[in-house]
Amino acid sequence: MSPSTTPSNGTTDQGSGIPPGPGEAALAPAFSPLYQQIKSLLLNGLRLGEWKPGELIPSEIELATRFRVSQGTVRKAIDELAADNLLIRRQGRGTFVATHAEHQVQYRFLKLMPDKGDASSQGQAQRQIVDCKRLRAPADVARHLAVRTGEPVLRIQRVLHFAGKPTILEDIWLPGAPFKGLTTERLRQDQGPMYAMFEAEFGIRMVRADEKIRAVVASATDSFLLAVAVATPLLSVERTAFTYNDTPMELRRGLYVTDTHYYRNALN
Amino acid sequence: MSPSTTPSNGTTDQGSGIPPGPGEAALAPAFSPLYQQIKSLLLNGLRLGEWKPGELIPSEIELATRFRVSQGTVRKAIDELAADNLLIRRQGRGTFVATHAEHQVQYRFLKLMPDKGDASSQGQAQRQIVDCKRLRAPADVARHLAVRTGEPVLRIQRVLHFAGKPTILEDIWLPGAPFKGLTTERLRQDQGPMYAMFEAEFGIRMVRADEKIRAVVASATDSFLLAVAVATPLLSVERTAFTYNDTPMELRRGLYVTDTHYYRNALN
DNA sequence: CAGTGGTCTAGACCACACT
DNA sequence: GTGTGGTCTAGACCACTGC
Repeated sequence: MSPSTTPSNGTTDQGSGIPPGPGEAALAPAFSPLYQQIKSLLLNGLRLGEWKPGELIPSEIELATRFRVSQGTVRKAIDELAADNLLIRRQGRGTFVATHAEHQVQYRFLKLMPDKGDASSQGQAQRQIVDCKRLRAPADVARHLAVRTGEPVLRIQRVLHFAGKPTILEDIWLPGAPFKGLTTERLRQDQGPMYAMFEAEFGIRMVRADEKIRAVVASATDSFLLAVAVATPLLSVERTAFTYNDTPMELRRGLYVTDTHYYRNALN
Repeated sequence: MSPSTTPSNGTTDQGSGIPPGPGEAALAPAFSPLYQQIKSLLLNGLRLGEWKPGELIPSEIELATRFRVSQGTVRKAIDELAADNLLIRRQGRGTFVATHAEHQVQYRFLKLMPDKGDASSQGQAQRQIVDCKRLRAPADVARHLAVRTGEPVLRIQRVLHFAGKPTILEDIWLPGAPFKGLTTERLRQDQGPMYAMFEAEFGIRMVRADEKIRAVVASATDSFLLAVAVATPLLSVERTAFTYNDTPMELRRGLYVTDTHYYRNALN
């Protein structure tokens, strides 16, 4: 974060004693509320890794003096970032960059719940890596990952077991460049959630995701890997996960067995 | 809304000149922030129908003087209600009670999207009422609707067609008492969304819903009504919809054909 | 024009966590 | 105690809407 950038309103100031300095390029969009500009500045700091996942960001008061705005304005910016799960506020301690690690919430985006009990009752999932290789991006994968067709990508195929029962078959596609150095060995030795490893090893934090869900029937290989009958109905979940700048960083195609689990969704 | 109730903090006042009046029962939970108490009071007004869907609620300034708090406190309460889609703020006009009517958003909770184009491009859905009768609640339905087994309930079965193609088969269960007077005729003559009719005719507004999603295969009757082959994979969507007090008011079991549509979900 | 919500400030005190 | 975020107030001005 460059503290040299002072937010400029573009319009007249609103009672604040901030004379817009000369030569202020509109890094943040002009004519937008001050707190939105602050939000953009904070977002830049997050994106550029000035504050890493799990770290403490400066206090509201410090940010207020740094940006030459009131504490209330900084507060509103942080409030919105916290609402987007990018920051976490802890009364008495400070504001932290959200992280996939530490949290006992094992799977950030997984909405599959067991019919009996809750997510914690079934304990840790078992991971079984089926395959992991580098290859050239097919056209459809390339489109989702915003890379060119034929660019190097990583493809990981794995099965997740809950309570000993194979439940999810996943095909994970990652862009090759940001994940340079990710090997099958690294994957196999890993214990925690994959997204936590992405943060720790590659500095890539997944912030948001879109899912497209369909019903399909199990193919021969699907049914073998998931230990179900051929033509068993499965939930097809195609997820695109994004980093800070709405940059797609992962395409994950999952097949969920839904006889003892269900996909839970809350509508508001 | 009874303006007679003044919110009480329970703890000492925080610089506000509000002397807690005598005989203030803790309608809102004690020891909670003022704005939360205001939120509860507003919620009561919504639940009791003081302001009906689509109507204008009093201005922030009026509510502030009525509740003897500052405008900022009312603002924070309204902000949260607006974030929950219970109120809609319109700059220069006022704050309105959210409604399923007017909005061109035809289906409040339906997340099914066509593969090509967006929701608006496929035009209006065609509704085909298959069946509608009153009967005694089976145990599982009764549990979802928070009524006793055997209580009178309504069951509506219908098919939704998009672009002429049967796509959704729905089984809708409603508690009998609140929906007294709902007939097959009334359903058939209705043009707009069902939830809009619930508001207008019965004063019941759906505020929130939970869905459980699974993959299933079409039964003989399913495949007939949806014009697909037997054993076609279908998305099973079980939705429980709630009114203001987290009171369940509808159980909707849907089967979605997902060869030309998909269920869209955004994860944050 | 008046009235509404939207933004911004300045200052106060409370609740909480760490030392 | 010190420092953090959380709440609350009072007053100012801006932006939008409709008369």
